[in-house]
Amino acid sequence: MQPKLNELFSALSDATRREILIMLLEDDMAVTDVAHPFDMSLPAISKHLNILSNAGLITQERRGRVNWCKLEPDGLRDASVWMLSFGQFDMPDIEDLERLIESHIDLTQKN
Amino acid sequence: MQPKLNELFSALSDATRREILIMLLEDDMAVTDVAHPFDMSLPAISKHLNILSNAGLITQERRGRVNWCKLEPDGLRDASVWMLSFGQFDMPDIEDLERLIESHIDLTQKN
DNA sequence: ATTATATTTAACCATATGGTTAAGTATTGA
DNA sequence: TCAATACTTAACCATATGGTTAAATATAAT
Repeated sequence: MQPKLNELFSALSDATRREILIMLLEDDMAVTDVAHPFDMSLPAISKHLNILSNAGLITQERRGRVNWCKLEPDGLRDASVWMLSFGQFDMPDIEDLERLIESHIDLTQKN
Repeated sequence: MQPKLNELFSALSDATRREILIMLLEDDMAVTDVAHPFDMSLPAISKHLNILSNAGLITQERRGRVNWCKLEPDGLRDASVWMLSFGQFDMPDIEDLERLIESHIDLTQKN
């Protein structure tokens, strides 16, 4: 069975959700802590996290009253594969990757 | 300046648009011919093509009364780079790519 | 037992999205 | 010149999306 590309790409099309993914690169986080840097209500973040979960990009594990969010490492694979199949196999320049990794500010752009 | 990731991922989140991109892998096409396989009005396809254009995934060049649509080869690069930056640099399995290339039916899934 | 914490659910709202049909605009062919 | 072709634009519609606040739920701490 194939992954849900609609949900995947749709989940990635929102800057808030991309920022959340970047935050989770560092470490697993509780919902409240995910919400903290954003100028947005907790329910709004909760919704975003559900969307990321449904897209297979994160998993949530409740321990006690805390719901721990963690990045699902393979979540992006299917989308990556789909996109690379267009590029006639030329992988993105390693320098592009390095530049992006170095400055995650660019990754979190708002539009 | 950075690419518009919102527009890019949003454009890719629709199955019709992904199908159009696959069609344009083969060859450049007129709008009417792009529309032909779809059970959808011409204006609807016209809108989809505008969305793909704005996302930088295709270009349109009008010659006479025909508007030729062509794939923009670098359009997917920025999104690819963004996504790969999450995978800790492990490129997708080459077998995944091959399997996908071989059967583009899977690429055109509806959800 | 009571209160505080962490989070979700419900109800709502404005705007965006993806489709429709009908009308408009060029360009080409007869 | 008139009609057909290849679109695009406009107006509209239903549903989806991304946000809000208020209430509900469950766990932990006092």
